[in-house]
Amino acid sequence: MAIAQEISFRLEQLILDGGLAPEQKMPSERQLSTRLGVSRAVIREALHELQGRGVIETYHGKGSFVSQMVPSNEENAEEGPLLQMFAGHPRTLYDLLEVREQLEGQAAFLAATRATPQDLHRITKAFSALNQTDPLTNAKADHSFHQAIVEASHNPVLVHVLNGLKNLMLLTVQASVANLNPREAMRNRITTQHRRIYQAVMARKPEAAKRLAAAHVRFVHEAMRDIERQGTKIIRVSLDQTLTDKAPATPEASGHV
Amino acid sequence: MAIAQEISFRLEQLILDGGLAPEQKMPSERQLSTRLGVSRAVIREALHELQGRGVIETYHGKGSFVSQMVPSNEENAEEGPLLQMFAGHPRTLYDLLEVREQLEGQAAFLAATRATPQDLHRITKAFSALNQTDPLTNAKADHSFHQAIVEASHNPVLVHVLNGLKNLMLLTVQASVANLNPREAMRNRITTQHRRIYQAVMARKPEAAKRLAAAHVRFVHEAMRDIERQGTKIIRVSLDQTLTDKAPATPEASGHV
DNA sequence: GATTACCAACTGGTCAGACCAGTTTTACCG
DNA sequence: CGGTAAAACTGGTCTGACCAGTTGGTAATC
Repeated sequence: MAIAQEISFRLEQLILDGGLAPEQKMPSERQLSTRLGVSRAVIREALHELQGRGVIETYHGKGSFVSQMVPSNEENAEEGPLLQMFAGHPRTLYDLLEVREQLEGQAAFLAATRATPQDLHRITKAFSALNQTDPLTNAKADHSFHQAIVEASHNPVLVHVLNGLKNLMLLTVQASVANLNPREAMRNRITTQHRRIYQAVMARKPEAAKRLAAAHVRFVHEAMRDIERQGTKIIRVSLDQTLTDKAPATPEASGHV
Repeated sequence: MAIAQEISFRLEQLILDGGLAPEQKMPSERQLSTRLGVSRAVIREALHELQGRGVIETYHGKGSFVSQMVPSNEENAEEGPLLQMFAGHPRTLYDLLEVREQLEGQAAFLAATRATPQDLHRITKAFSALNQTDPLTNAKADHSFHQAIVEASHNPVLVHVLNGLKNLMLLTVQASVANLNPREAMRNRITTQHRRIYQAVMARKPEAAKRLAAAHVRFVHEAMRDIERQGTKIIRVSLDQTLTDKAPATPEASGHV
């Protein structure tokens, strides 16, 4: 096989393994050329291959960036009805939490098993950000924390699935924050749960991480159900607000998340 | 826009317009270089882009050939890159099985809990069909059985997620059937596992169903890993073959190489 | 001191020509 | 005529140079 294809394959694998996160800047062509011991022409051919495949995006004078390759695979066809369903049928919220319970647990397990030092750094960063945010941006911080763990799982399928649920997830996370955060007791318990999950992942205790993450989602699930059951209307965040909130996915935006 | 991308675009357009038919040999790089008035490096970059996109295939010493592409890639054009990426990296198969282990377990649990009489009837129908099929159509029957259970979970999110993974799932299910079914011992164990899952769901034993379904996927997972580890190449079904029924007809098949 | 202008050091984009490595054709010789 | 070896293709890689955007720091200016 040609060197260019080997390199494009290796880079792709690196991205799949989480060595290069979405929106992250790739090394410059000259750096890759030196580090991999091949000419720059070969590097450029390999990058063009990834470019044609939609894996990276290249900008003159700036560099190449890993593209966020799962924005919404069934954007208008599949997700529309589902969001509609959610708006009309609150139970979908709980359905989503059911699924999340499984997937987040799985993600935490794998993260504790496979996380690289860079992953742990990213998770730590997200975790500390989680403790220093005002309640307004807390939903994003919460989501970033979970996202960091998911990406550390190094399971592209898992990342893909949870990414596909991103919109709905933001909805529930935001809802949970809006409903649970004001209640001091709830807020502390959730913070504690986050800390324990964080510690379990850092300590590389897969089973504990899985159990804690699943329990965390289940706790939120049951807490919201209880709230609704006792008559207090759950604050539902408007759909548009959450959807139009999405990051532009340009390299410029890579700094603030 | 860069010249290389303009050229790759023009060439692709030319192919789509019928100027270059599938399996036809493209002009040599030096010819293109001269005719288009650009350096050969640019031509090579453009060709690598098309190569990454699966539009052409290149052979050392022979030339580049237009590959047989699906003209109807309009609908799943979005999932293209992801599927491409997944298909090229074998590990994704195991990633998918990891996720399936969770979701199928969850689905079985919920099915055992919530299934209506109609659901049970559908599951029974799929189950009996599973036992009466010839090995060729077994993959579809296998998938139908799992599908029936998933739908009985009455969790739209779960259905949606697994539906989104349908293509990849067909890939793995088909692969598992192709690899495991011929081995008599394996085949019997899998049949037994299916029967136990079926019975657990029918008897409305959620925990048992969950455990059995997860164990079933894990069994397949580990069996395939063992097979691959012991040197036997796993039969991987080509993506095109799975998604469409068209014949591959690669340049290799037409005589050369 | 703050602002502006500019320049140096990045980044990717393109070019030229050379050579290596496979494949196919051609031409020569037995 | 047949076979073989050389020539003429094909793509693959390398080198080094230069062009063209972007960025950040620094010095000249207000």
